[in-house]
Amino acid sequence: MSAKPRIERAALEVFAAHGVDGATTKLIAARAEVSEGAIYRHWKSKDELAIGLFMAAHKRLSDLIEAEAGAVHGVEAKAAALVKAYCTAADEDWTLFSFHLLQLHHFLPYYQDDGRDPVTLVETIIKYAMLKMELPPGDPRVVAAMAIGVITQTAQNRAYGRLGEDALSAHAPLMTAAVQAVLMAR
Amino acid sequence: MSAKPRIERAALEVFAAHGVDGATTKLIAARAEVSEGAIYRHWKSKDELAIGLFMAAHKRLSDLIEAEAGAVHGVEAKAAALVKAYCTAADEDWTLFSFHLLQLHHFLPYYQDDGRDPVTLVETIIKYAMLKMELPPGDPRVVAAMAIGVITQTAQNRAYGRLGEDALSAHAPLMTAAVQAVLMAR
DNA sequence: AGTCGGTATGTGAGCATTTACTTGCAAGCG
DNA sequence: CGCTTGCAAGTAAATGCTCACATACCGACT
Repeated sequence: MSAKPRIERAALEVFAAHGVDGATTKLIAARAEVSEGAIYRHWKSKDELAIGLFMAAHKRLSDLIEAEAGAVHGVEAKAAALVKAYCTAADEDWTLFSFHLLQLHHFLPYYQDDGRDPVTLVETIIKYAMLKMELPPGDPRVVAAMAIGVITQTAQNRAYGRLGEDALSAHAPLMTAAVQAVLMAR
Repeated sequence: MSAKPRIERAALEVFAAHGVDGATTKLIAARAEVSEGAIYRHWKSKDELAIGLFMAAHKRLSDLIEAEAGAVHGVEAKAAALVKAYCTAADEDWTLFSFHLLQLHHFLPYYQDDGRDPVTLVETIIKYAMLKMELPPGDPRVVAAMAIGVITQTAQNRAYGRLGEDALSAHAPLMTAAVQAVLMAR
C-alpha cells in the first residue's frame, strides 16, 4: 500500500501525542513503517506536513459549523448545530480532531484571517442574533469564546483521558443545554 | 542582580511563546542576558526548569480556587469564586498564567493525582452540590469541564490576542453569569 | 579591621548527540 | 522508456548540557 496515507496517520498520532516540535521525523517514519526519506517525497518539510494536517482539520470543522448552523434558524437551534458540528468532527476522526484541538496555538501564525475559523463563525452568528434581539447584549467575542469553551474543554478532558472512552457525542445533550444557557446568560 | 529570577522570567516568556520543546536554552539565556551555563547552576535540565515553573502556576491556581471557593457557601457563590480565582491568577501574573494555560498538556504525565488540580476541585464541589440537590443531576466530570471551559477558552482567546489588552477580570461579570448558567442548565 | 578559605554563582568555549533534510540508486508500473 | 515512489546512508546545523576557570560573597579567626 502507498506510504502517503500511512505517513499522514502516523504523523497525526505523533503530533497529537508529542506536539509538532516534540515529534521527530524518525518517530513518524518508524510508526508508518517507512524510511525517513519517504516523507520528503510527499512534503517539503516536517512543518508543511503538520500544517497540511492541521488545515485539513481546521477546514473540516469550519465547514461542518457553517453547514449545520446555516441549515437552521434561531439561536437555540444554532447552538445545537454548533455542538453537533464539533461532535461530528470529533467522532469521524478523533485523532485529527484532538490534534487540531491541542496544537491550535502552534498554528496561529499561519491562520489566514478569512473569517472562516470556528471562533469567528460563532462570533458572527452571535452578533447577528444580538441585532435581532434574540440574545441579550454583551461583547460577542467573549460570548463566542465562552460558548465554544463549553465544547472544547469537554473535548480536551476527553483527550486527557478524564471522561472515559465514550464518543464526544455521548455528551452532546449536556453540552447543547450548556451552550444555550451561556448564550442567554448575562 | 542575581540571575535566577531573570532566568525564570525569560524562560516563562520563551516557553509561553514557543512551547517547551520549541524553546531553546540559548534563547532563554539570551533573553535573560546570561550565559547558558548559568541556567544549569540552578536547574538540572531544561525540563526541570519548565516543570518547576509549571507547578508553581498550577499550585497558585489550585490554592486560589480552594481558598476562594472554601470561603463561601452555595453554588452561585462558589461559581463566582471560581471565576475570581482564575481572574486573580491571570491578573497577578499573566505570563505565568498563560504559560500554564497553553502548555498544560505537555505536563500531564507529571501530574500527581492528589485531587488538588483545578478540574478535580471543581468536580468535587459539583458532586457535593448535586448531593445536596442544589444542582440538577448529570455527569459531574462533564459539568466541571464545561464550567471551566467558559473561563479557560476566554483566557485562551485573550492569549491569542482576540480580546484586546484588557485584564481577564474585565470579563469576570460575564463569565460568572455564564458559569452559573452552565451549572444550572440541563 | 583585615584576611583567609570555602562555597555559591556566572562564563564561554566546546562536547556528544540528535535533528531535519539530501542524495544516489533501485524497483514498480503504465 | 519515463516517471513516480521508496530506501539507506549520509550531512551540516542545532541542541542540551558539561567543564575548567574566574569572580563575588560571607562567616571565622587573629
